[in-house]
Amino acid sequence: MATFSPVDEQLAYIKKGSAEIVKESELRAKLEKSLASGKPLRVKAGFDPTAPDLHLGHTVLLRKLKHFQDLGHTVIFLIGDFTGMIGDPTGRSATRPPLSAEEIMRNAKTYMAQVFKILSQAKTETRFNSEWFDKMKSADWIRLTAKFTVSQMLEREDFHKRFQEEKPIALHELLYPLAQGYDSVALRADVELGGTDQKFNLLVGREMQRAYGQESQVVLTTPIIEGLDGVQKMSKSLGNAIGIQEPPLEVYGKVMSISDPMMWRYYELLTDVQLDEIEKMKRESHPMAAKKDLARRIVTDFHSANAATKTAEDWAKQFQEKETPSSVEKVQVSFDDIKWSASGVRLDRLLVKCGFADSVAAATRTLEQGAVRIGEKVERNPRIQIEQLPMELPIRVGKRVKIAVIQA
RNA sequence: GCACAGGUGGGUGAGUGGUUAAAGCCAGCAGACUGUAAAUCUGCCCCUCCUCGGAGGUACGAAGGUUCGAAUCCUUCCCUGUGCACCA
Repeated sequence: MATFSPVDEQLAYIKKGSAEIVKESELRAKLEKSLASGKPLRVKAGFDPTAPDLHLGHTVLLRKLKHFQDLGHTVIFLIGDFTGMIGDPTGRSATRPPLSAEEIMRNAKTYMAQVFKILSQAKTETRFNSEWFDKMKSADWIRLTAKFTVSQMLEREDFHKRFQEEKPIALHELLYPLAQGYDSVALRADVELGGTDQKFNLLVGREMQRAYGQESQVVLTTPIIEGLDGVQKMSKSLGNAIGIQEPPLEVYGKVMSISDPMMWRYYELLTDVQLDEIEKMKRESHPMAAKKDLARRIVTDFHSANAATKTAEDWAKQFQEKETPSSVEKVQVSFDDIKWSASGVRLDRLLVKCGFADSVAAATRTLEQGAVRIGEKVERNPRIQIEQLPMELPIRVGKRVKIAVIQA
């Protein structure tokens, strides 16, 4: 039988860094009951198997789940393989195309590999919601949909807005919140976590459980962290995300590029630094030093302390001393692809090959603007001479650096 | 099914026969300034080809048509939304 910390202590730990708890009094009651019975709470969080690359935005929630694990409760990592076929419309103007079963499984696997960088796998119950939805008959669906009304559904801001704006809402999209709510019934969840954008769906879970004669789950939302631009929520498709699988130098550099005010928010949501300590840093530390520290912490989380130290050095080399760091990415390029003459190379094509430009036309523009540096020298000409093959060419475009390895 | 309103570049949104690769804004990229921060200023922001100065090709839901010339006019189709469809 597990032993738990006193309820007040647990509550404090849980509340830190969460956006909202519905309802706190119920959570307290559940914690008390669990303490008395020695039975851990069942804490559920659902994931769409659509984005196999986790980024820091996801880790805000995962860190909170981990806190529940630390307290001895059971975390249920629910993969919405069934609901993934519906596609949650949250935050999307268009309905998402459904995924195939194979894609979903593949995504789920990469998902788990990343999630367990934060969560303890041994303490996590991993489930798939196809487990119960595959068994549901048409009649069961009718019973399920009968438990919710159209006007309840339209309370969801996203539906409401689209309805008002006379934008399409596909009927199946309405099923998503219901299905997610039913997950809580099937799992007998005590608590469900989600981002604040999930609030509606999470609350449906409370309704559903009540409708099926269960005690309603407590809903805990975590803040949505803003991306590198500091304005929009972090999301891979917006291109403002820091992926936890990205190379250390990439992660470090991205953290360094966030604005000063954002840095404090990242400290709050992505590190275990206490609030009073953060306040102290705000007053006493140089912003750049504090940011470097933050970058180091985050790299350490997903790589290692050693990697973080090395990355800090590389970063300084690359950006503060304008040198080429040791761990820079090397791109293999065949001479035939970029050949201009016997000893000449088409730089514009090379830039495309290295991923610096989306098209030759774009590469040409980049060159014209003086953004391209070969070694130390700004190069504007799209044709350059090289000595012999193979050769390594350090190329810098704006803040990005890569080494092109030209093969004969 | 009928009627009406719409469908423009990553997003928003102008443009209703002729310098229109298509205004403005946002996002993005680059340069200057910096702490690769913020703010600010400047340039870029469909693709391909080359002798780098140009040349060509695509693009305004789709396909046809009218015209010297169409995102703009006509026809058909597709898509979205709204109304009507009980009282009759």
